[in-house]
Amino acid sequence: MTGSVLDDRKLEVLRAIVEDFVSTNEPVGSKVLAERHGLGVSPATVRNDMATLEDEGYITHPHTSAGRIPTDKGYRLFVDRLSTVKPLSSPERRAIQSFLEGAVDLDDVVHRSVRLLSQLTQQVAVVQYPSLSRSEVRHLEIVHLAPTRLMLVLITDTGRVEQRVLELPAVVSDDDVSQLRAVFGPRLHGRRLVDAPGALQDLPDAAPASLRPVLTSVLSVVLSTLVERPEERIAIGGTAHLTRHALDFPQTLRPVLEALEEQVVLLKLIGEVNDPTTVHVKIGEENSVEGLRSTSVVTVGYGISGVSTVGGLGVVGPTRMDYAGNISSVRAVARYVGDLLAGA
Amino acid sequence: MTGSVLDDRKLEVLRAIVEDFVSTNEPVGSKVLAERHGLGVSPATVRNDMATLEDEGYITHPHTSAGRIPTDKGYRLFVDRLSTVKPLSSPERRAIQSFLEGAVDLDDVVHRSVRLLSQLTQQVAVVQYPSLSRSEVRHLEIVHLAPTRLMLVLITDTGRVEQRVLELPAVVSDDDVSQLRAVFGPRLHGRRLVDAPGALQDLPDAAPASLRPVLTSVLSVVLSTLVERPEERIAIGGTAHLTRHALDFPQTLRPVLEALEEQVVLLKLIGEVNDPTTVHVKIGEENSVEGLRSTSVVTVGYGISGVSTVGGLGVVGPTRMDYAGNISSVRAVARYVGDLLAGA
DNA sequence: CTTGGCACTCCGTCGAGGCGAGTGCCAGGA
DNA sequence: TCCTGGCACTCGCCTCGACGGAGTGCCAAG
Repeated sequence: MTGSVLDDRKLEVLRAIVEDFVSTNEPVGSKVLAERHGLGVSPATVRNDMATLEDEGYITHPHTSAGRIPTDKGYRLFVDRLSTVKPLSSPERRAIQSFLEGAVDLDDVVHRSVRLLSQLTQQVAVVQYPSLSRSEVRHLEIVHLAPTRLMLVLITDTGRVEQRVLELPAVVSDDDVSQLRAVFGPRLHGRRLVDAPGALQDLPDAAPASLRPVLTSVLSVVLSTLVERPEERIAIGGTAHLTRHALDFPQTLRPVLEALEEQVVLLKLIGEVNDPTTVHVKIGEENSVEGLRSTSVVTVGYGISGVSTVGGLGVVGPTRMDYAGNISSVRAVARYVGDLLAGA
Repeated sequence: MTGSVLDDRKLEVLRAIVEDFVSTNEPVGSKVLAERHGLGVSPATVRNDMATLEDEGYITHPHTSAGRIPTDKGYRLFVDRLSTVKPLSSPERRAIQSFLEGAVDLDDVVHRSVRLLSQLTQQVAVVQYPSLSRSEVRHLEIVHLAPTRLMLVLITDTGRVEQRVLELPAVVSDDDVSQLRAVFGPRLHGRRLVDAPGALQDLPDAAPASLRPVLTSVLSVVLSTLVERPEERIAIGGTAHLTRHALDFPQTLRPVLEALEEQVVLLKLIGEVNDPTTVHVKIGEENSVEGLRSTSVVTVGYGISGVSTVGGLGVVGPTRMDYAGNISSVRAVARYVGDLLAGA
């Protein structure tokens, strides 16, 4: 009937092992397994199943006379096929919503999200700021600081405000600056920064000749500093939770802390998704980041009204984590953050 | 000759104990002490001195048959009277300077400082952004985003750029905004934000009557959001170093990590200085922050050209730390950061 | 005040032994 | 073919006692 070596009961055994081990942090043996999880079979039968599961690489045991623990592969199967969604309670949902809605600006939204996520999951939380390049321009202000110095202030629909000061090769007048505003503004408004090059490419031709030198100069700065090098930021919190799981980390938690301090690593972590709308789980050795091979990472993209993705967020914890719960929390927070940004 | 119970040799013994224990992390006994540090006396004599030091509370021993370790009080005496300045080598100084000078903007300066400090000291480093309220205003730009919405962009002499969006009760014209710029600009330019209330208090009277309603409204927002609630930021780095000293922390390093995640706590830590120009050291129980009672904190203020203090920075580590070295590093980095901001 | 001697304390380690949890295998039964 | 009870076996963990060593405190002599 099965075709596979893993029939339904063996899968059930695997699920029981994962759930037990996650909650107790102790290798689980055949006896308690048969008793506590209404499997309806004897410990001996469970043992046979466990032997198969071990042959297939889903579980292992630390030493001969200890119970079994899941391997990365076992967790993988569990996450893909066995874990049932654990919906948040409605008080929880309300709490999330009201906590996030108290935020006064973007920084506050991000910080609250990190805090919230780390408290919900009891893990390390990571939240990326809305990506500059994938947000839409709501307003671009050009401020004339000094004869040869301009400041660009960019405001996006996600609430990010970014500024760059730039030095010009020649003196410009206030009048020039007004004209600059007039030509840049309409072309960028409502556009995403990644689309800016296309929207701006005809600018030098369309503009009055007198403005052309300063315009090309500003244009090149805009493209190079705002478009090519958009500053991607990350907030992190709840590292203290790592210490509670100290036993779960083979040597020390040092490499983990080190990895978490690297912005680049975190961005890689969060950006590494093919389909940003679903929750992604990287388990143990699946992680491309060296220092996080002993952890699992749960990430998801968030975006405005569910269509475009402007950032990502997630949690990092021991492979022995409550996947169902964390996936729910991550997904829920992502949705609320997305909604919040859309309404802002 | 002494008057005090602590003659010179006893102090020398204390110094030797501190230095030995800091470098080896093992309780130090009378024998190695007498041998390795040219004290010129026998172990028995050293033992008598140690007994005195213990009576006075400067050292203690974990158990009967172990060597001595310094108490917080012992470290305090060491720091105040015994530690000799350990000047940085000139290659070190050059390295610091060139590393910091590579910074492209204020964020970069702060992040590089944190990195640098944590690498130099091998401890957790904390750097406060230049305080908004104590920096001088270089430029205040008022941007007319929408009929009833303005954005204030504040640029300080320390390179900080801060913006606030504010909603007005009534519609304002572009012309009104120009006038606002004209009245605010001159009054704030070159002033510190703490001095702003004084500089602005005669504004309503001095301004043309037509502008008065909107002006008072803007004024109150400026004062309340920029002056009373200046956002104070902090950067932190090198938490991974804590794990190396894991043995130094009584229970776990959890409370330490927790404390370090609290911005408020860190600000308190750094702000808690009477005289900001000298390096301050808080040892163990001296710390007012609960979670940091097992650590020592070395802080100093930094400022423009040495006159005004605009922020603070420091390191957090186990009480068993290289005080001399860390004090030097902290002081050096603070000076370079100050110089850099002054020149920016 | 310093010094050598000496008894004492107490930690850390090491090995032996007992306990218990858990396994693997086998033979019998549905 | 699959499940089940029984049973011998393995191996980690805990305890206990012995031992060695580091370091102290005290004392009497210089």
